[in-house]
Amino acid sequence: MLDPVSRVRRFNRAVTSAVGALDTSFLGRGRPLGAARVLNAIGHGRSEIGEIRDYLGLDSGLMSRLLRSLEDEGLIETHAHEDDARRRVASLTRAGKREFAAYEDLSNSQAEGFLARNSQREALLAAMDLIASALTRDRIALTAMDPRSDEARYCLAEYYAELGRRFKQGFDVSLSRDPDAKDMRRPRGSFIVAVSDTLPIGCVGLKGTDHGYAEIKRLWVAPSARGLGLGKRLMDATEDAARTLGISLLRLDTNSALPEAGRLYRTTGWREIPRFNDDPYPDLFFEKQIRS
Amino acid sequence: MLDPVSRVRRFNRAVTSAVGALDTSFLGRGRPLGAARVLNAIGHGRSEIGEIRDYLGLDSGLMSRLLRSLEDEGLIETHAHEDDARRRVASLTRAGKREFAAYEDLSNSQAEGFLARNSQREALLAAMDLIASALTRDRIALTAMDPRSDEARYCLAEYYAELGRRFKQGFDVSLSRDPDAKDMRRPRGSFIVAVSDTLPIGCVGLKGTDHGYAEIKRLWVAPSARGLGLGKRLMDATEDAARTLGISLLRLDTNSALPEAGRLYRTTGWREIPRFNDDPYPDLFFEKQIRS
DNA sequence: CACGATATCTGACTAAAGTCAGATAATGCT
DNA sequence: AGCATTATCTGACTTTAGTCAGATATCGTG
Repeated sequence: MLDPVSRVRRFNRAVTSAVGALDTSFLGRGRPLGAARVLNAIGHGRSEIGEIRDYLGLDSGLMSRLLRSLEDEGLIETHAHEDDARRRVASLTRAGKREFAAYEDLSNSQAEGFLARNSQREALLAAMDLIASALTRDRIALTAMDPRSDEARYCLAEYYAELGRRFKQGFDVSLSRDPDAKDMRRPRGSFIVAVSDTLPIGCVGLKGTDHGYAEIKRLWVAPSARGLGLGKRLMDATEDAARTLGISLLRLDTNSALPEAGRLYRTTGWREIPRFNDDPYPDLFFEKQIRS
Repeated sequence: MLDPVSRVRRFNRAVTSAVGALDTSFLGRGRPLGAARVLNAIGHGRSEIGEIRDYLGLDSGLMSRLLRSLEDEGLIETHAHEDDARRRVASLTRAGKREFAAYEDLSNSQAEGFLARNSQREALLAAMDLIASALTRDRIALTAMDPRSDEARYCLAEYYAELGRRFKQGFDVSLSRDPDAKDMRRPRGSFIVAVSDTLPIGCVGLKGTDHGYAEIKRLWVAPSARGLGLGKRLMDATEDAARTLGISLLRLDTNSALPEAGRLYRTTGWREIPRFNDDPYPDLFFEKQIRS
């Protein structure tokens, strides 16, 4: 009863019945689950029909019929895609928006109810983040984004907060050489965010300089996503970005209070070098030559 | 993207698709999901078909047909219940046992695969326990059991381990007044175990004495089940058991290193009293008069 | 502009799940 | 023994989901 496999299976059973309950509550709006799922996918911003079909794993015939039934209900409209008239895009009508909002309310109040019924709110949320990240590890998307996007700023705020906790002396961004956002955007650099489902769970910046190398900055992986190899994936993606930008030498600085970072660098071809800047926080410096 | 409700909903989405994948793997044995579920319910020891019907939420007509199809496949046999010939009980044939074992293998290897793919094994398991307990909180069963049953001994081992961690001086059972199992069985006392699904997640003992009172011992709630009010439920159940046994005065001892326990006692009608034994570990003593 | 590829739709199916009104048989209670 | 109750089964449905072979329209490329 206490072996790991039994524990996983107990979790599966608990969650299966919870999911069933959620599905059932969705049926309360008098529409089959298939149609409700399509409506919700559209409400969540998936407009292209092919995309929805892939996302929900539906046959094209079935998809077409579900769209038709939503159209007949007056909840959606479809138009030809503006660049490619073979493709269709769907959008919610006014009534569709109301109906979508009703589903959102159902989901939200189910989630709120779950949180309200339990007192270990933060522990539960952390556990949910962890499991969700583990389950969706194959679907983590790495995307180059503006370092001033919401997603990037969320990651950076979490990153700074963590440095504050892990450095004995705390961490004050203003004392560090805060990279100019411009240096982490094309064509000088890049900023990559890892998003699982909708939650940003990691980031890394590639900062262009005028000294013949680019720097890797702000590598962060959310606690709930550690152990998934995400740090490595982010670094690999950054190296690819650097190659694309024609950069062949990379440098980075880090701190020995972050041993997992040091370990990652040492095992992925980085070479320790002497201090190359006067930032007060780092005490370890690395360099890597990348071949295009 | 970081508000609690979104995090719960992200978890729901992650888990919904994982559950779907598990269901799909069950289809691989060439049998519709409904029949597979019934077969598995029988394999897991649910023999009465009314019970299975409730558990799976099936209509009686549908249930009947699923049983018939499993019978036709030669996987189960049904007999009249020995006390009530209206009811039927189902059991697996030899072939049914083989088929059930194949489903078990599928579930187990799915669970093992999940664990193997992820490196944060212990953290994941703890998170799963926590969430499973929160989801099944309404289905936690309190059952009086022999204190030497597997379930009870599992709880006690966890309890002692936790005391060892939380007491500055550690904890050695042999130094404590280890209650005789006989004193925690009817008619002198009771031992109650809380089981969620199949996992024991809490216990409490009621130990009869010859001094005109009974003692409450070994109150333990698994870390993953804290915040669900389980301690209170266990204490209430013990008071009920005491009433049934004709006991009207209860005592207990505890330690100030376990503040949540002290808080529970103080808020549920217990009154602090002077030390009434010479056990080396406790430093707080309580008493409660219960009315029948 | 011809032609293969692509995206969606339609029609004609099947399978699975679920519903519901009786039928049948056993039981508990008076 | 009579009768309401309970547990299960059967027959006759409907709904939902899913499959598959074409039909239709558009696109990209030579």
